[in-house]
Amino acid sequence: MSQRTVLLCDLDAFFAAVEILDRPELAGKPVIVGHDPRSRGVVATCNYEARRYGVRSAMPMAEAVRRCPHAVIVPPRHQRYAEMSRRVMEIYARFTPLIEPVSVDEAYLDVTGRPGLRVAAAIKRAVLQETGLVVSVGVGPNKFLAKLACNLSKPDGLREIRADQARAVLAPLPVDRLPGIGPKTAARLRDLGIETAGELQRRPLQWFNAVFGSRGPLMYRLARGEDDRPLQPQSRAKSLSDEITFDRDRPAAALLPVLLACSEQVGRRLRQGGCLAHTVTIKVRFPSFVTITRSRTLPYSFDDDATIYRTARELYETHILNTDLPVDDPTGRRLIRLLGVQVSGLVDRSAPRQTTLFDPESRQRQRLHQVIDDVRRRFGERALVRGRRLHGRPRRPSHA
DNA sequence: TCTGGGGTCCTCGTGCCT
DNA sequence: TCTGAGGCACGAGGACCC
Repeated sequence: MSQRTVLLCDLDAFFAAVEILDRPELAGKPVIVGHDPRSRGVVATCNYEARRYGVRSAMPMAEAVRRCPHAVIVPPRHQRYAEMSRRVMEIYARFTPLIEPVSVDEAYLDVTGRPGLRVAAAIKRAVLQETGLVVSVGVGPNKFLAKLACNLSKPDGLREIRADQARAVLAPLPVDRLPGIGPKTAARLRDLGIETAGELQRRPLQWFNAVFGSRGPLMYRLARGEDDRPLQPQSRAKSLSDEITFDRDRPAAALLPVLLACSEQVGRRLRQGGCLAHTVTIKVRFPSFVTITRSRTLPYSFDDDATIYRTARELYETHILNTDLPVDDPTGRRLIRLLGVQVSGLVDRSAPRQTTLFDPESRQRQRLHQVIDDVRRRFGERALVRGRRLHGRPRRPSHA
């Protein structure tokens, strides 16, 4: 197989960069994108000025503000980031049709047959000139090395790791710098006396199989910089979810309106995406941070709010309200920190489908959903509210 | 420090069927 | 009729990523 050339393009401190672009007076100041530090939020992202004070993504906002009290706190504006992301992806598309978007700020590009570094430099220039955003680009013979090159070169990075350099570049790196090795695996490896990728490289395949199970062969090859995973251009989502963490723990018995609101939100996104789902899952996190999920797969596919809510409510009543799970509150009430609804087993609406004898999705119901979705799109989420939701749904803290 | 939200993928246990 | 093995689907949880 001929050598591939893969780029990983990652926009630097993306949310913060967009905010500074829209508010130039923030330039040079530490900027943290996240919600009110008094609520239960974490840092969505921050610029490099804030990082100098030890602020990091996913850090609790309260801690971030302690470390950098003079930082400017900006609430996230996800629609604006999506819009900028689309513009950047359009620029990438001028360089190659083979693009695998990873997230709103990151994408793999296959530019095999062309000089990777030169293409990468041209992409950096185009993105900066046309959007004002800085993108770091890693170049490699595969996704793993492109990603690693990008990580090692940020911010404003441009770096290539060739196949013949891979083992030497990897060797001194702590294992948790390797994409795919998170805190848990890193801790486990440390327990086994493994600190660096070089020490991993000296272990035989059998050792990887024993430690990582079925992921052993993949990890064995990644530790050597070998990776033949193909790019996967634009794949359909496999699940959709909506969840909310409450500012204060709430009694479980009062949360059916929240369950309904999450069900409606998920239903709307299903219909917008032209999808049908098979499985409904509820997610509940208790004050102890213990998180449980309970799911049910239905014998037919659905995209209507009523089916999602009915199933979610049955799961909630069976597994949360009417169980002998321990309660956290001295008054004997069961308290909840987070509640969410997920649908999965998604298929195209146009695909052949199984329906119930009494198909919940009559023409009238479909038409009703179209009208409701349209009104909410034009006049806002709260333009139409079900009677059951008028009491109890908290204002969502996480979306601007 | 006191831990979001939205995803994907993997593992393991369990129940069912043959 | 009972029992155990193996395959499979499903549910639940964990790890990881951005």
